[in-house]
Amino acid sequence: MKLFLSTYSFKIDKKGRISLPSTYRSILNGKQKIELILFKSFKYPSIEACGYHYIENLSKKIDQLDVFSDDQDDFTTSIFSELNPISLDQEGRFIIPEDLRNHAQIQNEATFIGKGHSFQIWNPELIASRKMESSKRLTENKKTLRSIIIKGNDE
Amino acid sequence: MKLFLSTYSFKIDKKGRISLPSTYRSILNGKQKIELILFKSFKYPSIEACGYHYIENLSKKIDQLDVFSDDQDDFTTSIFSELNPISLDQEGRFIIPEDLRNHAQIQNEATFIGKGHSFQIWNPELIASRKMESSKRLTENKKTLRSIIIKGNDE
DNA sequence: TTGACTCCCATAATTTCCCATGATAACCCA
DNA sequence: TGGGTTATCATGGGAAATTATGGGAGTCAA
Repeated sequence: MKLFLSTYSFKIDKKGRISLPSTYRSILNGKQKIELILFKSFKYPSIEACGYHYIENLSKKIDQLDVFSDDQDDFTTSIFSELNPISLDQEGRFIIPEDLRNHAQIQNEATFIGKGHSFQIWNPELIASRKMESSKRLTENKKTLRSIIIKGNDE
Repeated sequence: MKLFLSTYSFKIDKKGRISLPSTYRSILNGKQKIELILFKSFKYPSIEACGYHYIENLSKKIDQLDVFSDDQDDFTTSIFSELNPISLDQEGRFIIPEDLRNHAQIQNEATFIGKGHSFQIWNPELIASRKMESSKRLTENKKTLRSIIIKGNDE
């Protein structure tokens, strides 16, 4: 199992700690130490999250861009400097940095949304409307959906 | 044997456990650990089910989309977050998450319906009426069916 | 000292492990 | 072919492990 799936909602305690879903933990601790990366979503009031591995891949892709191109510079400036490496305690909990929490408008509770190779952390109420909007768009684009998902999805 | 076939009805015990049909188990455990994925059917009050590798294929297709496109974002948001990874105990039983159980109106018993590369889980009473409806439609569309079967029956 | 964070322990609920049983199905050998 | 033995399966339940959550105490830096 290597993909972040499903949806989980957990509480944030007085100390600001929240549990990472156990299924996500087992994906991340392929090695010994769990390496979690958080950063602000560009598009939504939410937090993007992934393992260190994901960032490494991203980095490789950026390296393939021209070293002196504006794109490369934009990427390195706007992405890497905004990444927050996070450590978990022994119970698998972590603390969401305050600026990220504000960005996502998260207070007492947060919802984890699996997105395959990464996941997002949302205010529970905000993700509900985002999900509706997303599935509506997908329904409207049924042709695209079908061609991608259904075509040749057998072994 | 690689296809999910036939129909099975099993009980759900006090702890909420239900056996996966043994024939389905032997399809899924190509590897060592059986990885089962459940999600709500879009069309019916039932649960769709498939093996993890089925989802891996899906993931590869989505990976081919532009990482920063709206399509990619919609897919990952409304699809991956709705997929429930399920683990089986050593007797081949699993627990159906509560929201899925509610969606399919399943209480003490459930019926497994083979659908080839995937299968469905139904409330026994609901699938009975659904099957009648389905076979009625098939009879009405016999010509179409025949042309499909005869034309492309190349395995 | 204060505040922020980690380590450690505690707990209730849930899930999994492990063992057991009756029923059916598969196998084997005369 | 028949009849008995052995596997496998669905099901049940007690015990152990895991999970999300809460909080006290220690650590470190400002």
